[in-house]
Amino acid sequence: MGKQADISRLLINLPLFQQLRDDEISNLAAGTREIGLSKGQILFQKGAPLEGFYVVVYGQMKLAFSSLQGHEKVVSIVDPGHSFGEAVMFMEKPCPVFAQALADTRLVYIAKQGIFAAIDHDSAFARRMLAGLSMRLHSLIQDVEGYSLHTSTQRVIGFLLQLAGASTHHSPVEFELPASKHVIASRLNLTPETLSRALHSLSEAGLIRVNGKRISVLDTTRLSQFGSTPYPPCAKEN
Amino acid sequence: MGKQADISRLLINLPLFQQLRDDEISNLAAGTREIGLSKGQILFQKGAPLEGFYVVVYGQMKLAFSSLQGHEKVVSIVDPGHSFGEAVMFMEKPCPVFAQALADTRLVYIAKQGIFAAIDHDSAFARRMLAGLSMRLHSLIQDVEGYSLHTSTQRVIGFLLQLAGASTHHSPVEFELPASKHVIASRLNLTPETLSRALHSLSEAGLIRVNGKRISVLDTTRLSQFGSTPYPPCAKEN
DNA sequence: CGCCCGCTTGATCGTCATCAAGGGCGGTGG
DNA sequence: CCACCGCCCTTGATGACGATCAAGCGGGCG
Repeated sequence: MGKQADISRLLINLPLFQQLRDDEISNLAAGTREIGLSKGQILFQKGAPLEGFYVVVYGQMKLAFSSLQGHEKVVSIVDPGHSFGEAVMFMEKPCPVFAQALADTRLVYIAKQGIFAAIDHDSAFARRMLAGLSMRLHSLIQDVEGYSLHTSTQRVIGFLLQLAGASTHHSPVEFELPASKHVIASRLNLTPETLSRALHSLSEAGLIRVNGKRISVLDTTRLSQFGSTPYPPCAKEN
Repeated sequence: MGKQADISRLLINLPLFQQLRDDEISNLAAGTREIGLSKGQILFQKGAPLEGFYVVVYGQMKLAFSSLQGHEKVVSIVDPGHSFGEAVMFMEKPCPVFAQALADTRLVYIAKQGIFAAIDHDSAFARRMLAGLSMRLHSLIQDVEGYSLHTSTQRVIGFLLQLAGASTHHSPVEFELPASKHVIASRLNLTPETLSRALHSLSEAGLIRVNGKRISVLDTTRLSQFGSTPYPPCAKEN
């Protein structure tokens, strides 16, 4: 049906599926369905088993877990064109996080059977899948590195540089924060208050300029070195 | 030659290679070499590109990164029968961590060409590879969860329970710490001092007994609840 | 025997979370 | 058009947890 044709067109444009043959694509599309979520809606809870994975068409998803005390920690923000849930699909275990829409969002769900078939037919696809998971692992390790041996401000800097790097790199680089500060703070494992203070101090140091969620990075190189001095940074004293 | 035959025997016993045909195994073995490391020796530095991955035959490896200030953080401890470096092999990126032997260690290095061939011939192998990476991802996410929303003592408890769970589960469970306290502390993202104090307080609470690196967990259930909230979370809906 | 190393114990300090107000902005309704 | 309210963000004050600094201890080994 027409809906499936739409989905096929979507899938074709994903890097992951780039080199699949048409029949493999339609095979895949056969095991898919579209899902609409309104802002705040929960797709699945922590502990759910996944029989497939999801691609974001438009909108924005967050993956997070919450502590017994009700606090929650955002692990990942998933933007259009990206996917989530593959790893859980491949191991037969409950999902370690829950998924919630940060905005009205449209997803495509892809059942694992189609993926497994594609793996069987096309080893290059399997390799792309492996490379994709490896990239996830890599960025997760970078997160761990950040939590372990960077201060809060350094994590904020790293985050800003990452965003800045994504856009064209002539100074000053300007961009918009990809989510509310509350969500970003959680993603960086700090409180909104601390994020606010960090942005403020970077701002005062003349390294960035903040206007709502619009950020201008004035000096990327100096920003990347902030706080890495052998001597304690002579922060402005009270 | 005989050496390769030895390696073949080793590889056959790895879960990952369990169902490969003999010729695939020998194919694999052709792209391998053995590596001996003495305690403290570094296998590769952070930033190195990997053209294959490693399996620990005996001894013990640690994967870690170090901050500019010289502090280091252990990401993973790899025991005999386990492997590391696959993820880096699949993406073409520099390795985010360095690898060092914690004891005199023997490794088998497996070149990626053999792995890629196995993926091409045997899609079940590809799936096992995917499942393996997924498991890594899963445990890394659990680490992140630990760092984010558990206190130091809770992380220690989690670690102990994991070790206890690995052995037979009649109380009291007794086992030996898998590495020096210094290394374990780093693995848990805390200082040796803090680890020492945490073990001490658990000991005083009558939950465990410590004698050097021998640990007895006296009451697993009570241990697992230590420090959790007196009040259940008042989950707020929608 | 004495030294070194891994671990423990104690005292202090810094960073960041927490608690508590206050401001800005958009939406809604008068 | 303005008043009001809610939400998000900011700003300030305080406190707790864990890192750091500094000894002390025991045990293995040259």
